[in-house]
Amino acid sequence: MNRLMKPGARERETLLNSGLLSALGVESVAAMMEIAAIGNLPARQMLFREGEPADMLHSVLSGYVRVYKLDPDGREADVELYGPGDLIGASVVLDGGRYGATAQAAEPSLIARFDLKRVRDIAGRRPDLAMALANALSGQLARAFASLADDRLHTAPQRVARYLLAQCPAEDKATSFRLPYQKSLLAGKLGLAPEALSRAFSMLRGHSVNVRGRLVHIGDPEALRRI
Amino acid sequence: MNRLMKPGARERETLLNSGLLSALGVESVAAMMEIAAIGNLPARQMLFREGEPADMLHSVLSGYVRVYKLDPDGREADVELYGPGDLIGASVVLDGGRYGATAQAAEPSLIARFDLKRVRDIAGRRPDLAMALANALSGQLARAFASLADDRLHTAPQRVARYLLAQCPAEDKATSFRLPYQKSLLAGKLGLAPEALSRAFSMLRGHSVNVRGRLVHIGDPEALRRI
DNA sequence: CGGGCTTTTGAGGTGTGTCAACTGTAGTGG
DNA sequence: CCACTACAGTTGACACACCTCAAAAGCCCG
Repeated sequence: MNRLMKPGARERETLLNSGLLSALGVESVAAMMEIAAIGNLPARQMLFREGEPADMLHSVLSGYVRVYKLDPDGREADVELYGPGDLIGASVVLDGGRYGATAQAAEPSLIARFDLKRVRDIAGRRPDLAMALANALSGQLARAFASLADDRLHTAPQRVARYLLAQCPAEDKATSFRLPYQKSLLAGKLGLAPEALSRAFSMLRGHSVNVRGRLVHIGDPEALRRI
Repeated sequence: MNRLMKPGARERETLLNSGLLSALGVESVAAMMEIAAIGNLPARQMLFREGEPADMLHSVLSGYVRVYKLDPDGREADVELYGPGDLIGASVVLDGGRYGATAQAAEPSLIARFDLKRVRDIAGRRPDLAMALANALSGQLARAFASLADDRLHTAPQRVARYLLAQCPAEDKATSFRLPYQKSLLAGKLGLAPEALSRAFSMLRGHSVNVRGRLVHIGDPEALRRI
């Protein structure tokens, strides 16, 4: 990782609002800030690889990190996509094991790293940190379960529709928004080949969805829900 | 749940060896034992349903519990299968939320339940419990990731082969063993329709695998690995 | 021996991955 | 500013893996 450094004022601010640190007491926050290292990742850089000994905990400050698993013959399957504020769940290995997947910056990103041994140490003394970890993991497990079920129950257009609805405000009225990352990333997140995502979008065109570049317009959320 | 009761000697013993309690200090074990309730579930009984307020933590003492998600039109997708010693991850909701899936006993089972509020309370004071929870969740997240990737990368015969290999002792020699549950359960766990599992087994018959009822014989593990 | 359940086998439909070619877009350098 | 390149996205053709439905066969337990 390029230019490892202590967190500055800007980074401390972002860290404070991240999922992991936002629920901690002041002493725990201070202890974690103490051991935090900030790094700037260029796009496509690896954070860690499947099988390596796990010695670091990672949290995304800005950008996106893609976590995927590899096939013997080199094919990749995305398993989770982390954005600003997210703790990278695959890097939480609390009993000194190995990373179970590979993490790669999907775009230029700012990452906070914590030495795992020291995190374990602090968490062993401060229950609020241990609970924050458990909370983060519990949420991620729920998301992983949702992905699994979604994969097995819904077709590509349905998964895309559900994703779009999740980005909409709750009310049932027309909305526009920008996709937060490129479509190939979204395809991977939804467990689709990029071509399948493209076809899903063009099928949804008949159901009040309009896509141009990263701009999405949804005319009738209720119609989407019925796909 | 039928016949809720305090844990007896036999149940305490089993609980002590369970994933959650085995790593705790004596005081935490005592505190958890204090609030444990044991219940006997007949096959097909629900432990909790998707969307219900989450107020209990569950751990399997014997038998198997299937956790699945439901489609609007009633189709089910299995998301995890828990056996003896397992903490039911979907029941770990630490911020007073709702269950994200449904849990059902796959066969007559013995279950330990803990009041979630009290668990949170204890974990807030005792870091070893909070860490044990985080550890359990981290392991389950890794398994969920593995399932996701497996679904997306491998065909049905490959997934079955990998499952069988995981049941084998590490050495590369012929082995026999019994499937721990019925095939329809295994199919669900692997994300397959029962018919697909059956077909996968008959395809593997040509690769040194022999199945009769729940008895599996594997002639050449190395050959399986090459599927 | 009969009922119910689980598993197997068969036939047909379809969703999605793969490969390939084409289009669009963005960024680079003359 | 315009060509040029590189990459992202689209579209089409095809294969095949898996789901669905249906029916037969096997198994367990009364």
